[in-house]
Amino acid sequence: MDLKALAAHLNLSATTVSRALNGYSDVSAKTRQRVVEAAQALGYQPNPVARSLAMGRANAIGIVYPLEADDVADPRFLQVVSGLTEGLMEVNMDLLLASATHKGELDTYDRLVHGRRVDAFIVARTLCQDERIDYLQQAGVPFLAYGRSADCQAYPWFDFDNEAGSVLAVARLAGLGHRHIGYIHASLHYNFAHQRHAGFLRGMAEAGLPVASPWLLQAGLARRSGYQAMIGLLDQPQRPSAVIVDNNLAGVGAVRALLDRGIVMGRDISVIVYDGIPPDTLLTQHITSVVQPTQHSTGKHMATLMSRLLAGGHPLSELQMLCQPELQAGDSDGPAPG
Amino acid sequence: MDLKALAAHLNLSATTVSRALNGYSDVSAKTRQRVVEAAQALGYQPNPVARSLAMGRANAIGIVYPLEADDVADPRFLQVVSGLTEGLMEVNMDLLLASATHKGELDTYDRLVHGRRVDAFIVARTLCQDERIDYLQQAGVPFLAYGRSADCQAYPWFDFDNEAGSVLAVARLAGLGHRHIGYIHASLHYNFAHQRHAGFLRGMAEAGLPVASPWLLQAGLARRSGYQAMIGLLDQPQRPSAVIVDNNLAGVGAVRALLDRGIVMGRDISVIVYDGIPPDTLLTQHITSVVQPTQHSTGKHMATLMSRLLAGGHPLSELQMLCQPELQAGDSDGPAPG
DNA sequence: CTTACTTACCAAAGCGTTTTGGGTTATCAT
DNA sequence: ATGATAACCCAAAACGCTTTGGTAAGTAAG
Repeated sequence: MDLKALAAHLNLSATTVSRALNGYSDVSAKTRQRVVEAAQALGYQPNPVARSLAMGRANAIGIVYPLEADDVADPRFLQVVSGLTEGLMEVNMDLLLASATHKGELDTYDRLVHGRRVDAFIVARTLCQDERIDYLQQAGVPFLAYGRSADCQAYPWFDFDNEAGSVLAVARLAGLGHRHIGYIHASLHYNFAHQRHAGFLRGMAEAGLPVASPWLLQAGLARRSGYQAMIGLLDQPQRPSAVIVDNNLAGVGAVRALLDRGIVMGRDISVIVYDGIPPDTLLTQHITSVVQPTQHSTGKHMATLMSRLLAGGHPLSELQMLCQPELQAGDSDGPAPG
Repeated sequence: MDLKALAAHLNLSATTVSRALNGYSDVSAKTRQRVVEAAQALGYQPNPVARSLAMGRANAIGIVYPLEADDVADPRFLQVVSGLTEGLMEVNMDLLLASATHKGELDTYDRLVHGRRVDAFIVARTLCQDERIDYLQQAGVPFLAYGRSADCQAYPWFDFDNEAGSVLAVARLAGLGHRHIGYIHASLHYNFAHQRHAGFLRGMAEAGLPVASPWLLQAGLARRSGYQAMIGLLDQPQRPSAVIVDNNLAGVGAVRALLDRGIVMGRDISVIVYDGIPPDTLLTQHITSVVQPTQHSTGKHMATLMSRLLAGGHPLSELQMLCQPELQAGDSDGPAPG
């Protein structure tokens, strides 16, 4: 059932049927209704391929999945994707998933956008210095970054106010009387880590607390790595009375380390973890966490930004969105000792 | 740079250029070479949308991501996807990811296939009785199932020989002298669980061992659930000397339960887990596991099956593939006591 | 020197939409 | 009546490719 057939059935031209369906004003109300009803009844569905060809738009956006081994099954990535598909569905767009090694990622952008297979890209897991963003900007390929890069921010992005989140966390601990606060963070090449780190420093400064560099530890985005970092912290001659972990993968490990050492969170040490501890990790305590909007709303927001971007004519300010995190109290923190 | 422009540049017709590029035989070798070189030099890339419209093929396949909350960030799903994108890339196809609630899944199939947005589907996480498969079969939509359903298997699928895997595991334990073997499994609605369960029963029968129903426990596809199942097993008056867990999510929980109870694997109890224990779970022992081909090769195989399916003309037998699992020895099992 | 076949190429007709640039009929003030 | 305005509708071109059904030139066989 194509447009022509539907038009024939209605004794109308294809033009009119098309315009009726697409909400043009030069078709009478009653004709439009006839068309819509017939389309419904006959189960007409426009062919999106033909549509794309005629309109020069693919109505799809791309996202590339990194093939590097250590990233396999990264739940963060899947969360973005899941939220996105849902949000995009509402604006009638599809998500094309490509995979590429880090090396081949730029080629993939080129192939898909040049080939008009997608209209724009999502760039996930943004780095401080992100060559992908540099490339896409310079190549004039439309994209939306999930997370800003450090330097140039004159492009559309969706991000969380990571710095504010860390400030919240520090303020909470400072309010509980903690003066010795440790910080476990991911590689500062990731911009989210960089921002959270900056927020930590600012929060400490605002609270008038000293930052002890032995208590600033870098961990990877992995449980084991968070475990080791926490062990490293505990084995120091002087221990902080509170610790903030800047991502929940390392957070799970860090918490597990405390359990293994028999250190009780909320009593012996205070812990705040970004994004909370995922369910199904067999850790039972309620961890005080910096939480961000759900992936659901995240996906919707990004879809909105995307349609604005593709529609064109929006000022940059309407193509950027910063979400505020909140502090969710648990029982993993408590008053400072003494 | 479109086909016409390229043709003009070469003083050839668009037809000839197209046919040269697509490997038709009615173009001379030297012309073909000229065309290919010019295309390369001028950076010509065919527009896949136009291509799709002309050929009636989308050169993309779809997979739907379930939106149900408990499935969020399911690593198994991401693994399939990751392998698939890689495999599909080599046959020049793209992966369209849609999301749908369980309720809306069939509609999504309909929308995408009817709209010629994709040529076929991947159906993942197959159930014994799978209405999606019933629907797609009856609707005449091409698809490839990742895992067979129980009853009708007259469609293309890719699957592991789950039954054989369990038989291997049982044989291993029986060989070590175990006579009392417990089994923790996922819901038998999942066909992989059903098959593995059947394999367990068969293996036990072949080894002449009795199956004790209190030692057959169902757990969900979740760590916590595996934890509880193992606790349930340990709290029984009579304990098995060995346990098989049919999926690694529950497996992580089960192993954790043993650790918490101070029961040493390989000495106090023998454990075999399907698919092994993922890295980064903070569990250090090498678990003896039933392992399956990597996601990498899995993705390639599925991509191969897909192109055969879409090419048409292949007998069903060439559209189905069964992969044999292997037993990977670790130190979580040992001789039966006594 | 035909006849028949092969080789190398091409014009034109799709594929199913949207968009452009008119038309035709009614409506209305003059 | 008459020209202008608005309200509806449509034929044809365009999107960039593939495929069909040729044609013309060269070659082989009779």
